[in-house]
Amino acid sequence: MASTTSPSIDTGLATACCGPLVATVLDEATATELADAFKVLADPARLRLLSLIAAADGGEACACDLVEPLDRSQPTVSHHLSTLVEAGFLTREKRGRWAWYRVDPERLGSLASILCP
Amino acid sequence: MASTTSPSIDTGLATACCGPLVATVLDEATATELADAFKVLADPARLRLLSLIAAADGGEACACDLVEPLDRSQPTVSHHLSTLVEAGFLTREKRGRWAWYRVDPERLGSLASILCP
DNA sequence: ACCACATATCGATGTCTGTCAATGCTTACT
DNA sequence: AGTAAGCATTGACAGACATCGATATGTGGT
Repeated sequence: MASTTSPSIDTGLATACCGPLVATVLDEATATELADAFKVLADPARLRLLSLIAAADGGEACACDLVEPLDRSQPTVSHHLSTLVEAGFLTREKRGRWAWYRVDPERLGSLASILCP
Repeated sequence: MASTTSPSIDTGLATACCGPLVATVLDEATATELADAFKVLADPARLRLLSLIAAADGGEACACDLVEPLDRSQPTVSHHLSTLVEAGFLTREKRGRWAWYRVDPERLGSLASILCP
């Protein structure tokens, strides 16, 4: 019981399109995956990082420019950035001794489509 | 610094429409509000409750019918339901000795619009 | 009035996580 | 080579939270 449509969900989000949360009954495994994704967004520091990077010039930002506006220690910022990258919300590109981050809009969109009616 | 547009945000979500996360830089207070909302969704039990209720006949479900499919104790289910109600994702209506719950689609939509590009 | 049932609340507990200081690693510059 | 800068990793700790058993509250039936 539980699974209605959705043939196979890898990340549980990529193939989903508009309303699986309200259209079908989530099984425990899928719900856990989804919850893990929301858990990454459930932190003010990480939300502000996404916001800072998305609003940055060229859509990308250097880690060195994120520590001060976030008002947290450098290790903490680095930790949050790694969390966001691992969850697929950010991509990291190392250029020289700097690390540049970009937001993955598709990843955000896939999560948004889960909630929309 | 930080606040760009957004004159006043009560719930931090209601007035928002499509992409404030990527369009403006969130200040710490707004980010905390948003994070709190995501925190409520960042739990498999609560996601499944939303799913179960939304998929239920008539769009509403009795608490008594949610304990078993959720595979958690009655106090735990009650606690999660209260959390969802307090966060605005569910509405509770007590009829006799039963409590009936409904999903608030607007609340979900407002959160979704935050993520969409 | 009493009893059975549905739900909410309380107290306790184990686990998870956000944070920082200290340290390590890599890259560029001289 | 040596040095400095940017970033990641480690270890530690405090606070938050999901969960449960026990109990309280409230409602309907007999």
